[in-house]
Amino acid sequence: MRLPRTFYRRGAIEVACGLLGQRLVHRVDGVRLAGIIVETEAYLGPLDAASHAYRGRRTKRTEVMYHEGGTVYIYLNYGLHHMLNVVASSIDDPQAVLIRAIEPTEGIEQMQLRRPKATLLTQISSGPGKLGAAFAIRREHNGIDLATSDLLFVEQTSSISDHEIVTTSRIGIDYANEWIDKPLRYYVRGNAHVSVP
DNA sequence: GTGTGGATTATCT
DNA sequence: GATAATCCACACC
Repeated sequence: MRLPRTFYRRGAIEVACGLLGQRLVHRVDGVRLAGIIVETEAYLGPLDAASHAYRGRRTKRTEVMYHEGGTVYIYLNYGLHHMLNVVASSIDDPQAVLIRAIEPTEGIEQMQLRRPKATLLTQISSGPGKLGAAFAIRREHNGIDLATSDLLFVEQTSSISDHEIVTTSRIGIDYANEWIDKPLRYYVRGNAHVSVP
């Protein structure tokens, strides 16, 4: 069963924790690529110095962050990596969740073709850039609605209980001043597909 | 119109 | 630990 709109219409922290353990599915060329989300980060919007929507910044790039919860926000990082984000909350409240790592479950052979450098299963999608490559995420997916799309969506599996969630500060946001150390990164305890345990 | 730098990864020492 | 790869949105003129 697909996660409903109401799942996404919550704060980024709840959506980030709630996405752990759920299954991301991308249909590409008739093949189903899927895996369990095991690492996320919450970006809280205008007040969050690490967020692209900091101070209410609204540009061509950040526009979809202001859309309905469940919208996909893709951006290109370092000129090479497609980062997959899920918009949280509702219209005009630009909160988002970065999907940082996934444990592959379906279409693994297809993923390996897209990740030739990965020799271990745990290297295929253990990081936001790796995941973008393995799941064939591209900028054209920007703006897709996870709550209605048949190409890209999240299926409900069992939830991860709170004591299995590890909370740390976010990665790669050294510019974010007092927001650097906020505990907004979440991952499944003991999971081998997490980017930085 | 131009210059800058990043929510990263892989490979090198 | 250091560095290259590689792009375009953004800021500023």
